[in-house]
Amino acid sequence: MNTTENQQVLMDAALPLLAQKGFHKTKVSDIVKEAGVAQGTFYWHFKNKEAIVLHILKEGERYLLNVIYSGYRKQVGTLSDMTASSQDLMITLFTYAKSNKDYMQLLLKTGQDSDEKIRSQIASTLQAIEQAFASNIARAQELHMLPTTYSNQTLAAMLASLVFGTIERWLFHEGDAVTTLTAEEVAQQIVSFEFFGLRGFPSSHSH
Amino acid sequence: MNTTENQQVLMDAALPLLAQKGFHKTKVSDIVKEAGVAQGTFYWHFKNKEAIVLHILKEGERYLLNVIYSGYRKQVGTLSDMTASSQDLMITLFTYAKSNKDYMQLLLKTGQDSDEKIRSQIASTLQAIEQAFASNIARAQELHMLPTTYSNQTLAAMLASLVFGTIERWLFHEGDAVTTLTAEEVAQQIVSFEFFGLRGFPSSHSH
Amino acid sequence: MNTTENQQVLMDAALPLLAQKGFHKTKVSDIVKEAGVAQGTFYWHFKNKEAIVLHILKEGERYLLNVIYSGYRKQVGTLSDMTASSQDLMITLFTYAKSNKDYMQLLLKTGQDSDEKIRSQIASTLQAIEQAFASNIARAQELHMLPTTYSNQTLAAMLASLVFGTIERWLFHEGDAVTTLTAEEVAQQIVSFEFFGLRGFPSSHSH
Amino acid sequence: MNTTENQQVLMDAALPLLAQKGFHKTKVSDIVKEAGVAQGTFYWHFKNKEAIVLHILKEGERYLLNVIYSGYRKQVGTLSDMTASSQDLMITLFTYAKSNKDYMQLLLKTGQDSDEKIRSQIASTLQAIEQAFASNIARAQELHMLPTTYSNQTLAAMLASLVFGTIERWLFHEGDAVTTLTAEEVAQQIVSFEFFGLRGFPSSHSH
DNA sequence: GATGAATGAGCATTCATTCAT
DNA sequence: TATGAATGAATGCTCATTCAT
Repeated sequence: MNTTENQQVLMDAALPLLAQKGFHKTKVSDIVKEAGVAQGTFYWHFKNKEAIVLHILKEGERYLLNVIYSGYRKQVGTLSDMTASSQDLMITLFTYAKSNKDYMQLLLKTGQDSDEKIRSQIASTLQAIEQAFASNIARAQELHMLPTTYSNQTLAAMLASLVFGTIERWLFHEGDAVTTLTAEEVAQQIVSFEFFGLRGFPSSHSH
Repeated sequence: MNTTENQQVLMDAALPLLAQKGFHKTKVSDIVKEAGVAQGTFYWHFKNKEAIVLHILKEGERYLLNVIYSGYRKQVGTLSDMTASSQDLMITLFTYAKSNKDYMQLLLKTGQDSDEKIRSQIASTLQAIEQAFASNIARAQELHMLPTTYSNQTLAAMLASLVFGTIERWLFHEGDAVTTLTAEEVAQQIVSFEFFGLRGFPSSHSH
Repeated sequence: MNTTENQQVLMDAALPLLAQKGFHKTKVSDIVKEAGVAQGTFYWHFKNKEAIVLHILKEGERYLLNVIYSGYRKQVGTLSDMTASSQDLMITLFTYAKSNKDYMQLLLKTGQDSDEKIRSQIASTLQAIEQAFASNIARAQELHMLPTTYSNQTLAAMLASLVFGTIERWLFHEGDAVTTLTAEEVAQQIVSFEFFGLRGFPSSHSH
Repeated sequence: MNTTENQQVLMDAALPLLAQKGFHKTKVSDIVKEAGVAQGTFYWHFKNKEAIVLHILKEGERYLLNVIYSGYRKQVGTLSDMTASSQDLMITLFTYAKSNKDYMQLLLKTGQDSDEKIRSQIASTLQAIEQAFASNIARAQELHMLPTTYSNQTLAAMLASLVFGTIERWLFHEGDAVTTLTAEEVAQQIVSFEFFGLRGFPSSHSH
């Protein structure tokens, strides 16, 4: 077995454990047992327990940001374009989230208990996404497709809250209504809320 | 000092520590040092470390749910009534959140690392609020003030995401744009998003 | 068992182990096993392994310096007074050393392997003794009982070398000729060397 | 690179590390890093960590004993011859010590923490020197140049204490008065003490 | 009710040594 | 000869919990 292999084997073993049990409750001995290597091997590849988490988070960030950035390419001219573009992004994002549940759990459900560096890395990933949202909103505001009543930063904060919170509920709140929806369905409902709030798409409701 | 006093002293000492450091990194010895009592005293008042957290969370839940429930009393007849009512609630909620930062941090930033019972208690508090949102949306749907395209549960999930996520950013994400807003301002922006999405209040934007 | 008791029990158990095996090879588990207490008890009384050694060394220093200082009280007027006074001191010192073999071993045979703080504490104890020698020599020089050809500091360094080295050989070099001598005998020979070098007391040798 | 080269490279890398940090605190990984070879290479050349130290010590012993033995060649007829001869030896010895500080540090400051075999090898080197002293003293006693009041073994022990202790202070006790002296100066003062004790050369002091 | 000394299971990390290539 | 990844026993230290006083 060469270096790269075991490093990856360890990361693959660690991710589900970290996602489900959290940082402190995941023991290095659990990880190596799951990975099928000796305890010392862990420390050949990673400086300490914190390091493997950071490694996993940074790798995950690369993929995730790629998903986000590639989702925002389209030119938008009308409100309809915008919602369509947003919906594409959301479908991609939710699809990615579903097939990377463990990473998303690490990202969204790591609390104060973890080390500063880990919290900081997570915050930075989430910030990057929120910033992508903010840029997109800013562009739409420049094109006069969205009002400038509220700053794009504030709107992005709310949008990020909406998106991350919904992903969390969709993927992890067993028993909730949302958990039964497909990625396409959540995406559609998110976009409806994103642009029209609780009242939804104008066409879908007369008042 | 009598029982009740020290029990409260311990809880008062524990809350900020738990909020800032999380469950595992808060040692019982930290709590008693801060409270100024002996280690043994802790175990006279609480079965174990988990117990004090549950106690704090349950006490906090009583106050918080009271805030939520009392905010939803008004009868609403028009969209305008609804947004006004919602805005009242949000102001109350954000005001409460701001003056109970530690408790909110415990509620919103406790991750997978904590014990099952603690996560469960937190989930249940958040569920109760989400359920209040759901009931309110259902009432509005019955009165035909909101479309029924999407289930009230799903809408409530999204609303809860929006509200909790925004509180988190507002209170804890130092450096973010939102953190500079007053409770009233966040409330207003939340309600705008709640009912009209990114596009905001109809009057504020013509397209 | 009260605090003081166990703290002392641990120190009493640790000293012989540390003296014979050295710092690294003495395991905390060895100490507590010998002391008959739990591993945690050790850490209640001492911050870490280094701490107990420092504690032992400081306690030992108190006694040892007391022996040295109380040995230097006499007024000396003649060379004969001086050698008699020195011999008294040496007898006391060697007697103390013999009945505190473990402490002396810690003091004289702790090498580079120990922590900086420990080496520093040991150096400081030995320095104190060497300084006492230096003061005494200085006084004798002022009284013109010893030449000032060489600085009292240098002479003290050589005297300290002679004394500590001889103690080491006397107590720990099994098989050596010196080990068979009594405290009085070593003291006498040391003093002879101290004042007359290899040639010994003038009366004992004509050339 | 051939065997011999790397073996020497490893020893050259190890000596300063062992001297300064001691046996336990010098890691094999430190040595190979310093030597610029792989960890496995170390174990091709040396059975284990102990082995390299023994190798270094034995090599050092060869040189050192050579210095000592070659210093004792002169025929001595008078006291003046003896002190001159001794001074030659001391100058050689102190000069050697100064240019082999690391080896001397290993020899003089290795404590109980090291392995038995290492301590034993060191003891044997020091013994050899002490024995050389003893032989020399014995010869002088036979020639009636030194009294036989005390056994040559005991006198050698004291002389060895004086010499080794002074070397230690001269080379390693930074801040001490002795450290500022040249090899010639220490040698002179040592010889003065060796033959006349604290009172020094007869010519230098009248009383 | 309160104290604080004592307990001991638990865990991260280190490092000498091995061995397949 | 040389490499460096892999091994796993060893150990210092933490901290929730207990309990005699």
